[in-house]
Amino acid sequence: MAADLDTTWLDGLVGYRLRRASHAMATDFAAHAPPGHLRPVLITMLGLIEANPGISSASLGAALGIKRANMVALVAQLADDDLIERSESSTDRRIVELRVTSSGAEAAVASRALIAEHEARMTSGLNGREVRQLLGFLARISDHDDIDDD
Amino acid sequence: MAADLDTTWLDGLVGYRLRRASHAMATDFAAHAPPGHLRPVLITMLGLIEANPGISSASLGAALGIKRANMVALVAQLADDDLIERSESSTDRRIVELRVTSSGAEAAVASRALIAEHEARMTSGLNGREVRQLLGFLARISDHDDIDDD
DNA sequence: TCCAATCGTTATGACTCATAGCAGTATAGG
DNA sequence: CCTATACTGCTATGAGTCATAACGATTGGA
Repeated sequence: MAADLDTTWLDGLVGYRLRRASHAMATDFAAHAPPGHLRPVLITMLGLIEANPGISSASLGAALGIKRANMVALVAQLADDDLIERSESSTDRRIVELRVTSSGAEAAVASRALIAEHEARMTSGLNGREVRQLLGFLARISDHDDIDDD
Repeated sequence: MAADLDTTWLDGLVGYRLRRASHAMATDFAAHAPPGHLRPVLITMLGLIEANPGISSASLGAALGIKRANMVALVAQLADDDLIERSESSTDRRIVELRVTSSGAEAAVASRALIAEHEARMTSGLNGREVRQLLGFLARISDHDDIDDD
């Protein structure tokens, strides 16, 4: 398998390691989630809508770092599965207010459980303090992302 | 901008924060690299080929976590730009040995400089010890990725 | 010699992301 | 009041990152 490769340079690159770790997380979730289950993006959207009822698609996208244009299809998927409902805002006719439905709330509970197991699995090599440190480091790196929608 | 959103759940998820940080890195590199410059994937490939002359496409993919099928186009891009050369192995006719060309070596130097500036920019919020800790944490998370090519 | 494994390859589809543009609505300033 | 600007949701499109399945050629072991 030619496992004796010189990867010294790569191993010290934060960008590279970040990419690999993120990919490992995505792979693990996909491997352990029931077939046809909500993808992580949709789960986070569902959770955010539940915590912020009546949120607009734009606000949701801003919070998640997703452009308005790309939110359309994502919101549509949740709505098509009757997990959320869209209603016109009474104060601003441009805005479509998003709210979780009852089945959406159920799905959110189940998804959160899946995510919790997944997180526990992937961070089994770290203790609580280290996980908190990691989250802090990642937040400090993400701060350098200037999200100018459009 | 409705910035007062409840994101408490998301902020504690390693997978989510990992995704955001990785995305921030990619965005920053793209924003600061000269137009038409090599993408990060191709840069890492170039660096690995340079450090391991004669490496096969399969070994390269295994080291980077990229499937054989997806390596073909990537290797072709480097070869089309005359940054690497492909030669048949004398001992195993299935293998194509990869080596950097002189212009490939030059591109590697320039790219490494770009990457270094990029890394410094993104990790400016962390000190050397914290960066080392971060790399360790990420490596421990990536360990849970079982790469079964095919 | 036969069979399983490996390598490079083609093809294909799902997902993520960015850009550009459009119509309807809101809002602030003149 | 009215106009310029900005914002919302939306369509369309292309690039890039993935995974899966299959094929022919080659290698190496049973």
